[in-house]
Amino acid sequence: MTTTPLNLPTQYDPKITEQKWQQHWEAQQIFKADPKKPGQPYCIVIPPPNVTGHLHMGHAFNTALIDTLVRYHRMCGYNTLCLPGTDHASIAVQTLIEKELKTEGKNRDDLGREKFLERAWEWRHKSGGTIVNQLKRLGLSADWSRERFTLDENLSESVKEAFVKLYEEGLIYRGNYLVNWCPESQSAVSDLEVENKEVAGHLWHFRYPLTDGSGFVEVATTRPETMLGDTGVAVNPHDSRYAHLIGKTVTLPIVNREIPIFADELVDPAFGTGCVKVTPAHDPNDLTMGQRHGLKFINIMNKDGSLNENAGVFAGQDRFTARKNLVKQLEIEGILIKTEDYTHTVPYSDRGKVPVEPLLSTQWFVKIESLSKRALICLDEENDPEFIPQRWSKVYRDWLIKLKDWCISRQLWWGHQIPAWYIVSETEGKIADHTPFIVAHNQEEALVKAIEKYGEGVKLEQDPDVLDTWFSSGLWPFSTLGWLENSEDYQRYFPNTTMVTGFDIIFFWVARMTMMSGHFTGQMPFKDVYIHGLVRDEQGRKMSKSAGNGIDPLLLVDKYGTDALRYTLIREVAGAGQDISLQYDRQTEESPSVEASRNFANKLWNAARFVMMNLEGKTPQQLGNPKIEDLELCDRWILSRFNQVVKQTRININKYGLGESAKGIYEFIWGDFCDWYIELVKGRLRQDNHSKVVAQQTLAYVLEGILKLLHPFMPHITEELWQGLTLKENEFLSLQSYPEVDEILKKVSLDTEPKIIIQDLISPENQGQKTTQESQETEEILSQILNFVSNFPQDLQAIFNNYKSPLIVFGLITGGLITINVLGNLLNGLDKIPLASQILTLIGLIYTGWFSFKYLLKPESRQELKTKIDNFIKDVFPKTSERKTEKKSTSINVKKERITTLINPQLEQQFELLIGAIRSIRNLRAEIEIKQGAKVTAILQSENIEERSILEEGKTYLQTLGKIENLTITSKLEGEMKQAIAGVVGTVQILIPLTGIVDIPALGAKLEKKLAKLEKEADSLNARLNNANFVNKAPADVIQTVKDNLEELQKQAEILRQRLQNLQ
RNA sequence: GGGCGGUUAACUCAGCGGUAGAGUGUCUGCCUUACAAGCAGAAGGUCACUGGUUCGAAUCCAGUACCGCCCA
Repeated sequence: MTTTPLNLPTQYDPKITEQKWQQHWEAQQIFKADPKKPGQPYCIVIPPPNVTGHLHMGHAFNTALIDTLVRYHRMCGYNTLCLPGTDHASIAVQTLIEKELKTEGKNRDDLGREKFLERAWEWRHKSGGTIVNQLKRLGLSADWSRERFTLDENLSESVKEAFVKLYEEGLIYRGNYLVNWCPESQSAVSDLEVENKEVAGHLWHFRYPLTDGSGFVEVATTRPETMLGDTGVAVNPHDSRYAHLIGKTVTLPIVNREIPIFADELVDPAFGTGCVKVTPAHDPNDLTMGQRHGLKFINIMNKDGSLNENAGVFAGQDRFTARKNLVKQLEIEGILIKTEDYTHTVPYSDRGKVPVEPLLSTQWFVKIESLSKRALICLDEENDPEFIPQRWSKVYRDWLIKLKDWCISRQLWWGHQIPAWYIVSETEGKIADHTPFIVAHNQEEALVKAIEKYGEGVKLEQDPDVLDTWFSSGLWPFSTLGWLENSEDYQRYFPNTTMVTGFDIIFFWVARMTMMSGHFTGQMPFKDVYIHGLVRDEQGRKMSKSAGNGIDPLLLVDKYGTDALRYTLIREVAGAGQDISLQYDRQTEESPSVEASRNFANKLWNAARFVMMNLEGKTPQQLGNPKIEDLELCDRWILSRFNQVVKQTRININKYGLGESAKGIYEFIWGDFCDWYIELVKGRLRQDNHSKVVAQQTLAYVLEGILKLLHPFMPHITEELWQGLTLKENEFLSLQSYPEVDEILKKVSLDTEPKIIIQDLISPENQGQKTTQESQETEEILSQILNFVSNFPQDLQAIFNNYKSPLIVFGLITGGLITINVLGNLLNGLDKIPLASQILTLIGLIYTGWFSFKYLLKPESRQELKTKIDNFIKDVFPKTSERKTEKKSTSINVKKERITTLINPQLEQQFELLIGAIRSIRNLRAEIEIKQGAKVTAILQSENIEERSILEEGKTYLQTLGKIENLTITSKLEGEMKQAIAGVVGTVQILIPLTGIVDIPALGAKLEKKLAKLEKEADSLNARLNNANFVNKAPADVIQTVKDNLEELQKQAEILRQRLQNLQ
């Protein structure tokens, strides 16, 4: 089932691979949660998509975030459950079925409730799996055995239980109120299903005559037809213009109803004329005024949006037709004063796509106050749940405060039918507003209760309405876990760890969940709420069905792979909660940003391919982890970098910084691992010695680590490669443990292997225990030392040429004695190496001369020497960086210490110099147009011993990656090299001799440009240092940095000036 | 009208007190034995504007402009 390295193609094909692993994962049920297993629980219940839905970019984004978190925590050892499911979407399904019926020339009443529901279930079984299957294509590592649907039996039981309980507690009531009425679906809809749209409408001004004939008042309205239901006219009590009218009445035109003029604070004197018509049955504000002032409530509308008998001659007309006709009539009668263009917001039904009518009707409501109060207390006192980012907490809080009672009944059939039974025998067999009812879990229970109260022979009829889908969604975090039966899952996985959702539904959904959960479980349903933004289109517009600007995620999946899409979405997200935009070309259906991720996947593929081709068929397990003491410079470097990335990735994900982690891993893989480490190690792979094995071990270890690190972000390709790399049977990368910092070290100490103490290598006690392994190690060190030493005669020569005074020579000799001591101590242990003592003597002498000359003669330099020695030791034995050097520069007190971490910032910094030098060499080559493959001669000159020692150590790296045949590292240039091009890195001068014909003036111009830039920078630094305020007030380390930078800049500038001069 | 977010390279975005970064795109070389979905190199920025705080501001504060979202 895996691809072996031999047949790995050069291009990664996500199509087959992704499908393959999705099938394996699901078939083997590897994401099935087990509450009995150990581990801290980690549970995410996905926001259930609408069962009629199709995958859109919002789902893809949400799922990518969820799955990354879930996979990460699973790999970190949490007992993880990701529970998937869908909601039943009352209105959507109902609309869908009704549309089908319409094509058959039928409607739902023709069919009857029972048949209708049968048909809906049929649809559900046939097509309801679409969205879930699409989620699977995103690689969601959910426990599909626990998939839930809000109409499942146990969830329905939960809904009933919740309803009955709330009712019994007095938190659910039935009443006649204004609701958002959708004439299209002929149901009440929740606030969520209402979208306010700005429309260009009109403001009509009417003249209502005063009944006493003393004049008229002018009112303005955007909905003229409602005047038929007017039962009052209101003014602001402080509005002096109308004070004299209060208490009078007007005669409503057309209907000739006498209605009062009254004062109410709610009236905005600035709106229209400051005099408003009041229609209590058709406007929420008017309703409250109507209640306050005891006005009549006159409903003028039928449920289908046509006007009713109260509209007189307009009865039967559709509300918009009636509007036109009414305005015409008013115009004729001289009532209409004027019509203004007026832009205002109109509530539209999300489902029906028509303006919502505020309609007075009898509905079921949930009393919000006590529920929201509980959630509010949790938030204020415990910051529970915690919002990420925090600012959404305020939005959530505001919402809790101003929530109104929640209308939960819907005049639909598909959904949870309200568990209330009317005693229709009390009201002539019909359900009326005043019909008594019983709330119960089922009909039997209702009947028993009814008989108790109303005697035998009662006739019951269940409320035909269903509950708002959000009522069941509000229970989702716990009903899905088996709250009702207090199941093992519920006990183990509740509360959920995190709710991942878009900000657009905080108010509606998150608040409903916290209120319901607080009430029924006594706890908030999740610890954290991670809020993400929207995915915008290529022009930064919100994607919407109506605008038709959606980008199909599955199209991108087909084109670039799921991993690429997921990675793109996650990588874009930085600072949670921000919207992200997706680059996309509608003509070609291509997305540059997803393509970039696809390319990244391909890069990883090829890096893995390279590694596997060079492991000689061995797995990382067979190769074993590299031994710390075997590591070469670049091995130590890549391991330091790797561990750094592991550390940073964990830190970032733990604080929901998914985008940052994704980018960090990308940079490590493409930059450090591919561009540098693999290139540096290629030579060793062609040899046949222990160095090769160490390279293989390191490559294998880091590659496996990379695959684990990246797995939560790009699950498929990493699984595929991991299987091919490790060749494990019946194991999955998805279930491996996530990389930990320094796990190599930890593993060693856990095993009974000898503890790795770097000083063992050089401590005298270690003599005589040589193994083959050890002699290979020491051989390696030896060769490094030899390399290092080989350049020193030049330095010495320079010293002796320049300083011939006897005093200095004396100094050299005394200093030499001291330093021999130092180095002798340090390298004592190396005498297990054949010939070592002679070499050491040589090193000792050379170093002695140089060190004593440069440092010991000046007292102020002794401190510097201490640092230099430190660095020197690190250069030769970088893993000893923890070693303390004592104050006395004459002796290094070597303590036995375990290496505590592979993360070595000094080493990384030193490596920067090598990388910088290589870049500079490549740069120079490009400038003088040296052919790609051609080797050059190069001279690296630096007066700085530290820099030179770093360059020495990385000499082979410089030669390989800079394609240098003849590399000299020196402290001083011997004679002038006129015909050369130069670059600078740190204070290292890099010279490449000019060959052939070169455009000298052009080179000169380039140098001038560089120089000018350097000088400008130096000037600015100088200015800062010359500013007394800066020197006095800035912290010492900042000043020091500026000084150091200036010094370096000046040196660089000096070098360039010299070169410029030489060119002429 | 109230609240929140944003404005940094041609594009998409990082950076949030120490003097500017990535990916994509562009330009120039390369089919270099893992990768042309690639490699190497280069060009490209008054960090929206105006003030203030500070030795020092893309970064903090205030205001302005524009864009977007939520609520009235």
